[in-house]
Amino acid sequence: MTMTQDASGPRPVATLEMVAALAGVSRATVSRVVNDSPRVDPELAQSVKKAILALDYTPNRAARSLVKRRANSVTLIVSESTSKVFADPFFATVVQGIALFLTDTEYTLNMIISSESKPEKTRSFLLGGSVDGVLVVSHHSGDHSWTHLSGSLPMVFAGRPLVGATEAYFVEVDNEQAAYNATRQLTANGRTSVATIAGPQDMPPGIDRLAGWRAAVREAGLGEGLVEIGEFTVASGAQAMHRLLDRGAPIDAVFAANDQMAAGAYTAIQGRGLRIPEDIAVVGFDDDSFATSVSPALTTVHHPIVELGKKMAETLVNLIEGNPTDRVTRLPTSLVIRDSV
Amino acid sequence: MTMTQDASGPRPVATLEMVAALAGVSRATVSRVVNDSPRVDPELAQSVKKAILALDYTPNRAARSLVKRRANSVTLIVSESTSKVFADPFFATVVQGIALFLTDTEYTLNMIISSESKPEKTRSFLLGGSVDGVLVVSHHSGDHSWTHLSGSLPMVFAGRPLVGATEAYFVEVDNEQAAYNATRQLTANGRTSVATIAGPQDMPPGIDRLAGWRAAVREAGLGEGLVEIGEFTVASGAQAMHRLLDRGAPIDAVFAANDQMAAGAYTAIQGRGLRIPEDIAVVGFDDDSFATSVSPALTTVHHPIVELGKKMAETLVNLIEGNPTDRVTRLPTSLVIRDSV
DNA sequence: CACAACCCAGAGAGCGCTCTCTCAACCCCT
DNA sequence: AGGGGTTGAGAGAGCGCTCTCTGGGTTGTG
Repeated sequence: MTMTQDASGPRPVATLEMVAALAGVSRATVSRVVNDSPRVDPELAQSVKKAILALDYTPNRAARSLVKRRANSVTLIVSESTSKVFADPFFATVVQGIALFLTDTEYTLNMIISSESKPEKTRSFLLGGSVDGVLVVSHHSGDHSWTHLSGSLPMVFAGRPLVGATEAYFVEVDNEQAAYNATRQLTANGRTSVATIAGPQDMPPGIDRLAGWRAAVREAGLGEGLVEIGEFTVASGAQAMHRLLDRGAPIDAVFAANDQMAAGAYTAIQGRGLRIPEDIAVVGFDDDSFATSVSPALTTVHHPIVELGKKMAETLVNLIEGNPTDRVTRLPTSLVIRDSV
Repeated sequence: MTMTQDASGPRPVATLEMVAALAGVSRATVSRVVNDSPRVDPELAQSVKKAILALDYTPNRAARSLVKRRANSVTLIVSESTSKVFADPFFATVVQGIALFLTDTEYTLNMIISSESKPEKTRSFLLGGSVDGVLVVSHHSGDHSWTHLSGSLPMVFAGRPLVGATEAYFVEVDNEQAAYNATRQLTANGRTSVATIAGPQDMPPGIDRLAGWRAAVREAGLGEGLVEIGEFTVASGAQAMHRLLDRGAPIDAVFAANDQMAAGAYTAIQGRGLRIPEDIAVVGFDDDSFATSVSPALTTVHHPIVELGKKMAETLVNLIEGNPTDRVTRLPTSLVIRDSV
């Protein structure tokens, strides 16, 4: 194998024209075959296909999108700050779902990191015509600074955007229902002092999960006062748990709005010599990978993240192609029962 | 804000022609301004720029790449099996580095998941002319089934490819040196029975890290027999550690070829009532996020993964543009000393 | 002052493809 | 047997851009 990587390396590439010549037909006919139009003689089509194979022909994307005014590409926007937590399993998994779905379509997935410092650059890239639609993923953050573009370009968000939630297309996990189910598990087991470590109340997941907990404790006839707000981090979870315990009121269960905070709660609880689940049952949210490695293994809400990515991509493609599609999709979750409850 | 997301929504987009008309010059001149050619009257250029701003003009990518025979796009190939471990922080971080670098260039990042079942599809996509260069990321796996394409398309690999390592362009972490340094830390601290849990010997990182350990123990005049092979997983790390311990020979330190296996070693060691680092010192490799959350905090090798991604992208762009560039880049690592040693 | 040299702007030919329009061939019906 | 209808294939006009080539104006030189 020789390396001919210099840009001058001749890469012979077949064109429609060449195929047409070889097959002895017009360009139009080849084009019809390539886009498998029904209006073409099967026999002719055969010989065209042979020519295509012989020349190893692949349609030129640029030429095609030039005339079709469609790039067949979808762009994933990652904000610079999100990119710092690029390793966030949630994010990575969503992307996987998106890519998986798009692989079976004509669409190509682009990814850009939008620097918050020069949003203009991103904007002009998006509106430049080389992008058919936009996907925005931002986990807990309220980064939906792109919502305003959804008037000019098909856009789908992962999670309910903080602003524009009444018009934007998005797919989210049913946080409230999931939190309700999780808490339900606690009350149904006979726990009577069920606290929660909620997430920030300026983020939809934080809001919805707290609402779910509320619904469940109310339904069980319990008090709704045992709430402390954390920031979705381990440290904040530990602090919140300490605050809860410091109140002096009895607590026999806690629902943490994510696993990180649940992990923090673990250290706080066990640090005070209390046992999980005997003294306090704990339920988390996210089914992070470490949920099984903590001790006792954490009961938590599992969400279908790959599914979420797929659904986002599917919604976007529908939007682009003008097919009817639901504006909001809410994905069901499941509760994974382990040993902490 | 009204939603006009149906495909029929008129998206008025300025063309070169329109700019030319507004500025009262020819298309050629506008083109020159856009591509900031020096041969244009500054005054004229000014008025063209004003027109560009006024019309919010962005060059049409497709048209440009059609004539330039350059797509200005770079494709990241993720093999289907890799995508399962998409959440692999290594992978995610490399991608982040790549994206970060490309953001400041003219290039766009595409991502495809190549299904192993139909490699033809991927091949034709790559060779279809809409891709200027290819980036292949596969962590521990030997997935370099694309090496053969590097004759026809600029390609850069993350990590040394198993085959074609003498001609392929790649950037890797200096695994051997890093392993040497890590082990050195152990011997320098007076440990005299330094074992290793090596990675699979059919993967470059597995091979190189073992070689680094060898070099260090040899240099210290210690035996080279305390080797067990794992599979870079927690479970295999635990098993390997047990095998090591079962030998009956004294062991006062172990270098695990990655943090996952180090974590496995932790459970094995502590499960036998031995203390870390008093009885056995442990050094890992990767500086995974959980390295700080295990107890005691793990001393491990940190690699500059974002850097690796950036370097890959940089190398690829150089390759595409015909600039001179090193075929192989080896990135230095650092040892993060924590409490396990 | 004539002529060469130079510089900048415009004209125009495509890049590879799609798609409308046109036309030829053929079928069916009366 | 002739007209209308139908169907399949070709011709040709672009999509928006770049780039070579040409030409007019300006400057420099003998």
